Amino acid sequence: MREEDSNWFSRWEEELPSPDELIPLSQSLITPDLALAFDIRNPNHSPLNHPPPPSPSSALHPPPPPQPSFAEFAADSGDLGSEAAGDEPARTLKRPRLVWTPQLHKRFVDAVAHLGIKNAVPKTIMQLMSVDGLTRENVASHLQKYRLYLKRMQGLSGGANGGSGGAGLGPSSDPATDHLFASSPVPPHFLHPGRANSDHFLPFVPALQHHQQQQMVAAAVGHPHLQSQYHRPQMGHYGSSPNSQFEHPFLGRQTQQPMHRMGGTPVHNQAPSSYLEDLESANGNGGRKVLTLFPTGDD
DNA sequence: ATCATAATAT
DNA sequence: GATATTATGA
Repeated sequence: MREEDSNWFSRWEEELPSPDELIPLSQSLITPDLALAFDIRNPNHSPLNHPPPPSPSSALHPPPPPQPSFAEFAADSGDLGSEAAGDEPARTLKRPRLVWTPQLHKRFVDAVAHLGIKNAVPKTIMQLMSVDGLTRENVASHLQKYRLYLKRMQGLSGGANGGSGGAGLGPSSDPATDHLFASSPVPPHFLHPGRANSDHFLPFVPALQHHQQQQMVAAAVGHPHLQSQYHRPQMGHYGSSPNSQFEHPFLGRQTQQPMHRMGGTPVHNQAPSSYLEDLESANGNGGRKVLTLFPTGDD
């Protein structure tokens, strides 16, 4: 894991805004750990996505000056520094908006699928997902939108076509209608009301925690644009395409993406057919993983 | 639990 | 300024 540490670290450095952007102001006021622990954040910016904290390793690996951790944090937290003690952040903690990453959504869909539509209610879904920090409200909200999406799909696939010039394409996703949902395959029985929906399959068994996922989900809360950094390497090019159109099972692949030759290092993209999958199947263990929204100090 | 609407982020 | 996504209230 040392390698990973150094890896992200180097990248972390690269992503730094710029020396000019750094405002030393807050650093003296609040330590990163503290800020993280207390979930101190600005409405617009969220520090929750803290990258792997290098603190422990510093002893072993004399790292280059690690200070910029809150470059972004400090960048706009002017009010924090200047306000002083008008309020107690710790008391009035509001969670950052939950960002539903494809992985998270995948898990969501998975849970719903296994539960069956009948039992697929926010509470149960939340429980099965076993995502620490995830609230019932979060799931409920998402579920609402997801149902809307399913309904839309049923309408398009099952019955009268709107008559739009669209060819016989499967139930596609409008760009504006759903970005996230297109990324995860919808279990068939969802679209087939009246068909036997089985409460079969395994009940998820909440179990061990994996650091990687913790990081992932943690990153999912807060900065979406930063979030992309975490996704890209994991799922390759599927994650965020400017086109917003992920892969379509029904449509043949249009063309290979024109790749830029990077300085004499031709990249062999030889896994174009793999769906994004990170959760569930990759589990050698029979148990279930627990995602967590917040970095547990002891992981 | 679900739906509608407001708030917020992009 | 518009759109998309999530949170909150009914």
